[in-house]
Parts: sequence; C-alpha cells; structure tokens
Amino acid sequence: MDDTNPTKEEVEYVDSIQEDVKWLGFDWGTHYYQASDYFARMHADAIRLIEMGKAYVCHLTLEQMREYRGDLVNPGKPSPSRDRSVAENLKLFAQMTKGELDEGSAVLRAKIDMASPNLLMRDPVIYRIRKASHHNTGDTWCVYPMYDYAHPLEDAYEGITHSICTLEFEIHRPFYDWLLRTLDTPAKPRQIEFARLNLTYTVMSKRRLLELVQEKRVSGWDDPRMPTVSGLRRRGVTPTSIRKFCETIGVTKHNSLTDVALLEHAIRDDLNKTVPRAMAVLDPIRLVIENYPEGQVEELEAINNPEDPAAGSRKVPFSRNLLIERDDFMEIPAKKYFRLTPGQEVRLRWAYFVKCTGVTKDAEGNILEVRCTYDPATRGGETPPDGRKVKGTIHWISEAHAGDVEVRLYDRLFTLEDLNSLADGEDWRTHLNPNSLKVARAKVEPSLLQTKPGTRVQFERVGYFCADTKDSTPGKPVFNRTVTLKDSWAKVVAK
RNA sequence: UGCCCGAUGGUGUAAUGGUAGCACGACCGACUCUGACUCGGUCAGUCUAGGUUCAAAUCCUAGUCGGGCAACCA
Repeated sequence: MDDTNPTKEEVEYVDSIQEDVKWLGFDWGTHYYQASDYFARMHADAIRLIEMGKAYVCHLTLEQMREYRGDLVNPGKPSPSRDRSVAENLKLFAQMTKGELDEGSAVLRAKIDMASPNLLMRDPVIYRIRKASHHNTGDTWCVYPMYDYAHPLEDAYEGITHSICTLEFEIHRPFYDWLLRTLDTPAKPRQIEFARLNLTYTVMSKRRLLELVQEKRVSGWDDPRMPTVSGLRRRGVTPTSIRKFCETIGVTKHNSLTDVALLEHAIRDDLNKTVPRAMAVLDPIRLVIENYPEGQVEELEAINNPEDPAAGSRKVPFSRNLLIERDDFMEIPAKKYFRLTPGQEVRLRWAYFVKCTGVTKDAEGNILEVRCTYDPATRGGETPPDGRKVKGTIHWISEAHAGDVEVRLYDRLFTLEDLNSLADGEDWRTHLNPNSLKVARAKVEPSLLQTKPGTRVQFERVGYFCADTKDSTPGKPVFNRTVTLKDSWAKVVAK
C-alpha cells in the first residue's frame, strides 16, 4: 500500500482494497506491507543521496518550480539551490525532518538532468514537508516521500522481481531505474506496465466513479451498477467469474475497450453451473385453470438445477389460480410465438400442459385474466401417453401461495458505449442511462422468502439474481438482478 | 510541434522468423420440461508504404492513427 501522503484520506480505500482482494480469493499471508513501514529506511537513503551529491534541498515555490522546469519542448533551468554543498543540504534536510521549516518552504529534489526530454527526470521532488498526522505513523514524521521515490525503494527492500503497474507510469520508469542504480540497491526490481481495463457502457476512472458517488447518482461505491469490485459483489457476480473474465481478456500494453458482453458471458457461465433455479413472475397476469378443482392444492416436484444433479429438488404448490408473466400471453400471436395464445397449448414448468381457452376483459377491454384447461395426464410436465408435444414451457406461481418481493432490475449505467470518446466539452454525465435501475414487485415461490442475503438464484427464463446484502430483511429479501438470461426471442421480436 | 508507448476479425486476445489460432459476438441450424444450457455450421483480421530474408503479424526505416507526459498526487 503506497500510503506516502498523509493528507490524502485513504484509510477507507485501504480497507476496501483488502476486503476486495480477499473476496476475489487471494491472501497476502504475512506479506502485507505498507510504504510507511519503510519511512525510516527511505529517509536514510535520502541522506545517502545527499551525501553522494545526488539530492539537494530546494526553496522554489510551486509556481517557480513549474517555470524552472521548462516545458515539453524547452529545457528547464537549474534551481538556485542546485549546487549547494552537501553539508548544507544535510543540515537543511535535518531541519525539514525536525519540523523546523514551514510546509511549502523547502523540498528535497533528486539531482538528475534539467534538460531531460522526460520532464519527470528534471530534478523530481522526492521529499516534501507535511505537518500532518499519518494514519499509520502518527506524528513521527514531518517529511514524507513522494510516490515516485518510495515505489522503487519499497520494491527493492522487499526483493520484488516484477513490479506491475498501469501504463501511465511508463514515463516514471527512467526515474525508478535511476534511483536503484544510483543507490546501488542489492535487489534490482523491474517495473512493468500494462493497460488498465476499460469496459463498454461504464466509466472506470476513480475520479469519475467518485463523482457518481458524491453527486448521488448511485447509492455508493457498492451500488450494484458500479464497476467496482464491491459493486459487482453486491450485484451477485462471483469471484470465479471475475477471475475467468480476467483470464479471457489477458494483459497487454495497448488501450482497449472490452465489450461488457465478455464479462456477462463469464458470469452466466459460472452461475449456470452453480446456482439453483426458482420461479418468479416479474410482471404478473392471472391464469385460471377452468377444469382444475377450486380449493385443491398439489405439491409438485421441481428440479433445483438441471446442470447439477446434486442440487436435488423441491416442492412447489400448484392450484387453480396461477400468475404467469404478462409477456407469456398474446391474444393475437406474433409469428413463431409459441407461448400461450388462444387455442395453443404450453407446458407449465414442472406442472401440467395447459391449453388457452380465452380471456376475460373489463369494460375498457383490458385483459383481466387468461383462461385455460389442463390435461391431468401431463402431471409433472411429462409428455402425455399420446406423445403430444408442446413448443413452449412457461413459469408460473400459485397466486394463493405467492411471496411478494422487491426486485431491482439493473441495466448498463450509461447509454454510450465508449465514455472515453466524447466530443469536446461534452459532459460524460449526460450519457447516464435513466433506466439503469427499475424496481419491480415480483411474485415468487414461497421458499424464496427465506433467501439469505448474498444468496444467488436463477429465476427461470428471466435471469440471475442475488439477495441484496444491505436492504434485505428476514423474510423479506430484496433481489438484485445480476444479469439476464440470453434471450433469442427478444432478438426475433426486435427484427 | 518535443519525448515515451502502442496498433491482429465487430470485441478481447494467441502466434517472437516457418500452417494467422482461441474466446466473445452476430447469423443459420439441431437439441430442449428454461426461446436458457449444450452441439454443429457460417461470418470476419495482421494500420500504410518501402526494406531485410528462402520465408515477416513478428526484424529495420518512414508514415498514419491512438494513448501518455510539464502536483510539493498516486
């Protein structure tokens, strides 16, 4: 953990990084280190640098420093303090360390090359005065190392071989190497850079994510729409699928934009194999079975996970009045529609074949309920003795036994695919998806009411869901939609 | 008008001098008690121009395009 700057409140980030990394399945064991663990050693190395004539105390103000640095095409010029004696530098750095100098009045700089084409090599600052309390070292120090100085040293102290970081630090590598060479550290770690991940339809920069949180456009860092580890976790994504996704996309050095479909595939692939099924109706309409006895209730057996025999089965109550998905009925059917429609027969999952006999409507012509008859010879959803087949199978809930739950249907956070390619002056926030969260009341199998927070389930024919870890209460789970099932019918409809 | 890095199907990648392969996706089909899963098929790629070589995605040169760099941030 690079906790080199005490004025940046980072305790909460440190904690969540640890939590996230552990959840992903990794363990530091005894190898959890912080830059602040090495402050004394780093300070001693700074003194060595001064003694070598490779570092000096400089009094330039921020503005002067910028001016002296030159720019992308012009070389910089030396600080007036650049050639001060070693003895004087030692004395001044000691004063800085003891807190005898004011913040901003002096810094320690490495003495490299003010004409380097790499601006980071034009005598970079390596220590600054910060009279602030550090979350780990308290008030021990008045001077703190810059990240660029701390990074190569902590790697060397730890005997790191490959120090992996993101692309924007590529230009810092010459200083990384310079420091190790100048100090002649026993270990010579190598910094290797790789591209950070960009995903379609979302933002990944910490700055933008922080703005989403601060402006309350999401509920927090762990809002299930956030591409953060805590957001994915709360949404119901598994560590396995994240790791699989990472293996798939690999590690490279060029900026790319990964299609979120790759992530969704990894999620479905894992959840399909591991998660139990249940029935839930998100947008219910009543289905009345005219020839099923009133008041009769049957317990029908439903398999929990066809992909995993060990998951066993459960009983689901069945009765005369059911609820089915509004989408699963069409009074005037579309072409190739093989769900319920007048005269057509479908299977009720794990129950019976039913044939639609018509609908009842109110005075305005709105459909109040769908009516049908069932075939007792198809109990359990089995093919009847006459070998009759149906094209469609739909899910259902017994109205009298239905549980009522809140379901949160999440969609992509933005409507724009690439948030890094905005027109000049365009605000990325204008592309926020107004429908990234839709809340629905769903009717579910009674057993689902006992779902523990964090438990994942597939609502058959709908999608994968996870009981929310924050807003669920005993007996009243709130379900977050992790990802929908693939829907090839939707594609047909779209055409 | 500088320096550094990069470029392979729609997307993400593999191939480091020797058959351009894999996954996602899209499309077609089979199967199906989830229009899911699974299975079969199809689509589609080495940024450009020179050069080296028996042979170049790979090495060299130039160009084009993209990204990064001027906090006492990380």
